[in-house]
Amino acid sequence: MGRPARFSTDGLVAAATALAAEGGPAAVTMAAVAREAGAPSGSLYHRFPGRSALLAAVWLHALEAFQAGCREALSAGPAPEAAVGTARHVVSWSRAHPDRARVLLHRPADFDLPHWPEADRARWESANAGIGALLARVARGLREPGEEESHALERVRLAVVDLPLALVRRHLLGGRDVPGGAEELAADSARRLLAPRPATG
Amino acid sequence: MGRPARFSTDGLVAAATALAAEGGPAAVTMAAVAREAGAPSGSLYHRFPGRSALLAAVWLHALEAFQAGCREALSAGPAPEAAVGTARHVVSWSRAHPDRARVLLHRPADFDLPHWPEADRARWESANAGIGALLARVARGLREPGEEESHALERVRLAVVDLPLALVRRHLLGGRDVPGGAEELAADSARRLLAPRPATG
DNA sequence: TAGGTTTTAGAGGCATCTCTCTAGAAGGAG
DNA sequence: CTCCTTCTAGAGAGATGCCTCTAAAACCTA
Repeated sequence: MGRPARFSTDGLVAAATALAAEGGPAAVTMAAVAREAGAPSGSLYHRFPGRSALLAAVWLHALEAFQAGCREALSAGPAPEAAVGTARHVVSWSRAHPDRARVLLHRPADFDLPHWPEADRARWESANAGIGALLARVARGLREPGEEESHALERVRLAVVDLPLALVRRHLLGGRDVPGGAEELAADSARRLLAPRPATG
Repeated sequence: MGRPARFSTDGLVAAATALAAEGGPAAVTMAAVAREAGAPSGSLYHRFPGRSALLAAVWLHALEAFQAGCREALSAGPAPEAAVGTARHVVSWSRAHPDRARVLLHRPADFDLPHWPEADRARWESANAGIGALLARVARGLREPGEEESHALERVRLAVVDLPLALVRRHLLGGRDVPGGAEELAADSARRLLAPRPATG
């Protein structure tokens, strides 16, 4: 089976993730990752065809871990509970995995998405489609009478994804941890944002 | 008074802002700014001691324009109206000045804050202190009975700054404009998040 | 042991970026 | 006109980064 590997793909991705969490995508240079992992650059290029593929691996590794819990929370129970639970999950996952959360606070374009290998772009799109479908289900369950479906989706996305991430962003990108009460603040905010509007007139 | 300038400071900052809006701080290389402005690199270094100073100018130019309207909105009327008005202002300013808004969606650290000239760092800190004081006033006006002051401040900051920016972020960083109903969605969200909790028990 | 495969190891080419430095152009003051 | 100041103009040094390429190490099979 050939010479045994000293540097696994996962180990290299972990080293790259740590660098990205601390210094953003710009800190993920091939030389820096090699130094961080104690590996020669040749080993890096043996695993990844180029820097873009490494950045894609970092991003997708973080995204798929994040979305696994989201899918579970979004599917649990009726729409209102699913929404609130997801908002809480976003915060608690970010607290449990601050490095990967810091990665996801950047744009995929910052991780060189336009130059990702075709297979990685496909993984990215299918992951997003999966979450999108689940979000749409919750949005249909929370739609107000006469509200357009796309508007309900935007409201739900704001309450369930964007707001919790905003709550977490200030702390994580400042180098600190997420404070204790953040889950409850996110859950309470989602409840308030999605509460049915009292009948007008 | 010597040879007249062909390339003004403002023009160079504008060129750098356009590059930063499109490609993030990494796209703001001295060579790229010179190319964008049609100027030789010497003219750039004549105006700015180095890249960090140019990035500081870009950031502060955007921040001070943004905060001017915020100060006005935060000072207008009693706390609840000031809060909702500020949330609305954040969105409408971002729509009116998408390039500068895109700059502010990054961290100052991404614009090399640790190496800014001393004077620029002072400008940054005083700007933030001014906004912080106004936010604190609004937070005191919205504090619930028994709530800690720092908690109220975090809630207000979330409703009035972080949430509107999150609403805008997805669109601006995706290269699109901010959609029409966003102001009202931000204002309504702020109202919901800051509404007094009905007496418990 | 011999041959084949996988992986480490790192030197070096080529590009790009920041910043310095020199030369001179373009204006005002005397 | 002459001197002085301000600014343009761009060549080039030095650093860093991406990636290629060669050589050999380490393991398996036969």
